[in-house]
Amino acid sequence: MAEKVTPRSEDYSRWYTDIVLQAKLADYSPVKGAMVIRPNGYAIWELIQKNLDRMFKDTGHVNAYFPLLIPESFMAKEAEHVEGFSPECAVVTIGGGQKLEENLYIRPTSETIIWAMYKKWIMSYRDLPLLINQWANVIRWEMRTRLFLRTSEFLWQEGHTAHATYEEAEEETRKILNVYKTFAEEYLAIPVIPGKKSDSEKFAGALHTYSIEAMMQDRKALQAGTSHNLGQNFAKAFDVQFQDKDGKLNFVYATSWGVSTRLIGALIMAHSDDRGLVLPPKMAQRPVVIVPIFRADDEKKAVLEFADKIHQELKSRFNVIYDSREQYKPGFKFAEWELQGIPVRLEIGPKDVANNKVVLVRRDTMQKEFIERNGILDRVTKELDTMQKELLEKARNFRDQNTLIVDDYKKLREIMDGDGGFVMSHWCGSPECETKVKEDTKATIRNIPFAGDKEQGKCIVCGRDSVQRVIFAKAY
RNA sequence: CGGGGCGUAGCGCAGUCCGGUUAGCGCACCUGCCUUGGGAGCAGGGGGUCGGAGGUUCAAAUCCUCUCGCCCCGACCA
Repeated sequence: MAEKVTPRSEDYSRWYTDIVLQAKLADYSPVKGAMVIRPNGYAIWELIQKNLDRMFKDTGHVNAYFPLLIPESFMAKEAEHVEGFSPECAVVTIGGGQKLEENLYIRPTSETIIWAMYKKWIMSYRDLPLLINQWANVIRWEMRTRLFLRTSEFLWQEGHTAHATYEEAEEETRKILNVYKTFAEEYLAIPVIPGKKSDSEKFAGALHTYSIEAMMQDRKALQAGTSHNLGQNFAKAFDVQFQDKDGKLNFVYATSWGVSTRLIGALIMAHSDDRGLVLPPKMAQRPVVIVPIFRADDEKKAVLEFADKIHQELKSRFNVIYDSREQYKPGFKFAEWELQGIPVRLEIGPKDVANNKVVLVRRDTMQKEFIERNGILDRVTKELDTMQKELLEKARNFRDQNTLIVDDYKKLREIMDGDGGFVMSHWCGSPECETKVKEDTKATIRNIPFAGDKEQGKCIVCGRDSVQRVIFAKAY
């Protein structure tokens, strides 16, 4: 614990790693590219699961579980899909000490096994829509890994739905993206931009892909969630047809969508500071810590009695950490809980007992305030609500300040060579222009925002006509 | 695939060039005392097949050969 977090200004990626390790969110595993998610990190994932799951259920989805291992032949059925995923797949070739007759892929995603099953389950339009989600792990072999942001194995949820019409599938794709947006903003306190991916960035096997894009504190973009309209590609590959009201056979329309433990990386990079993790209250399983402070024995008794009552009172509403450990000094405890991102700290010492007050310190602003002991439950509740809102506002302001409208290619290059950020520029839609920007600046088109103004313009690369601006940014 | 570097306690390292008591230091850990409003102090303690195998030698963390693993840069890929 004596080790210090590297300041962001000195080395941003080192800072990120320091926070993950020192806040005990995760640790490196013996297997290269894999990570262990520790209790502090898993607590965040549980809150993501809990809240998103409720939102999925509210929109009519149900959970199921499909197997980890996928027959090689399934993977091969959708051409674009297999081409996109094969290089990053882990494959099981031996089982029970014997070479397998057919290799088994460890799922990089579950479309193929799910559509093989949907073929059995979907007969008629009465079976539609089929709205299934699963919480699972997947493996994608990665060369360069980073804790939470890119690991070979990660946890996620993947929704897979089947619909009777293209329009319905499209509506589902958009609806889920909106669920993601709401979740990111209301819970993670991260503002996001929903939009459509360019063809080069779309999911292997999709008609088109939508994403929500967030800006991190180093001004790089992070894709925080994706939603795909798969059209009839998988239905055709797996021969999933249904009979409509008129008795005619049609291929079903599909969607898939997911968010992963990468969101934890986003959460860290969006709010944390040089002292450590900063958790939005709604993402803190334990939002409050009480640190009693005392010297002599008589003082100790009074302080602990006072603090204990407050603890009991707060416990009725929050999961409170009551840190009465005597082997550590208060300063040490302050630093430790700050590092772990606990949103609100209450310091209770002899002076507070005498004045019937408590010191409240908010993790994000670090401001100390004497608050009345009476009514403390509502006061803490209010402070947590305010903090949740202000974190979102702060992140939004930061993003807006670092989002620039640019019409000059030289300017675009300058920005990407310098501080970076989101650059809103016109794009003609050609892959060539997209590639040129990437080669020149390492920035890519993050997405084509839904909310973008439909304005006439000229492509920033080639000067051809364009109807809308897109987001250029370097990305994780 | 090319170049460079590193494997010694849980972590970070010294010792290796030039072989020689019982392999050491910081942090962490355990026990006790003392402390407590911003990361305390003192005393004591536990913890090591020196990455692995073979060799040279009276004697190897140290020299030689082989081998395994990891990191960085480049190339490749995205």
